[in-house]
Amino acid sequence: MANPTSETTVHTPLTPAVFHILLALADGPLHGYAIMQAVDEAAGPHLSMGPGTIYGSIQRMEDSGLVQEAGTAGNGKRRLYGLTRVGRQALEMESARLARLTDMVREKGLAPRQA
Amino acid sequence: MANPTSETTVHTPLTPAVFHILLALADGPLHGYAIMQAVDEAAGPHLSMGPGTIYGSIQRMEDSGLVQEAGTAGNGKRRLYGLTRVGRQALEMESARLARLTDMVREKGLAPRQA
DNA sequence: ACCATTATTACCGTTCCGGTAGTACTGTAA
DNA sequence: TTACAGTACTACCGGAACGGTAATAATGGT
Repeated sequence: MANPTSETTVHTPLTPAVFHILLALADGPLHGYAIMQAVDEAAGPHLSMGPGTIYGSIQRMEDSGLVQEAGTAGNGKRRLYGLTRVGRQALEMESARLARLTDMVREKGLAPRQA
Repeated sequence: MANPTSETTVHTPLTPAVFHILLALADGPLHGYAIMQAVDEAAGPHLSMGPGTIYGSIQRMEDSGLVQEAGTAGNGKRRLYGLTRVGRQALEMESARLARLTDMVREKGLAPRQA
């Protein structure tokens, strides 16, 4: 049951899929396929998100107010999605949370190690 | 019993539960209940992990070689779990991955924002 | 004796992910 | 022109992970 006005409480932690989609949209609206490519490049070998993950996640994110349609392109088949204010906030807050976690790891005397 | 030559590929990204458990064990072995408390304190209001999540995750982590039993305490009922070498590596690699992500967010011109 | 805390096990619904398969349209090179 | 690769999305489904609750049992204080 979606809140019609504005969902202000976004439950962190975000799932990796949601985080990467928000990150991909930070530069401006994209359509699904472009998101898939952007995520693939940004995430590298860590994550491979097929259409099922992408479009499923986008749908959930639209339902929860993190993204919204920002017009169409081409023949109207390609729907563009952009960040909402809440989506941008969620990305910023999640980023801060992740930064705190990496700090905690460093404080435990563990050096970040590359794959 | 863990085979030392067996599969040691740990699939990143780690789930929040797994990450927090690894983090809690970085100082030394703990038993389930102590892990629950340590995670609760470290994660703050972001995450609340009940026994279902904790013990289920520990079991999966033992199966995948991230943690191992490190003796018992009390009357033998409390089983201590400690990081394996692989578990420590996983924490370090995941931490590095998270650091890269927060860097990417900063490069997009988004300031980390506190909840 | 009673209750709170410690500590674990068991169960179960929901969500999310990840893969595959299928549709359709477009550009382009043989 | 047709064949093929790439673009773009829809639909479906299984399985892992999560999150909550309840049950069990031992311990320790008042």
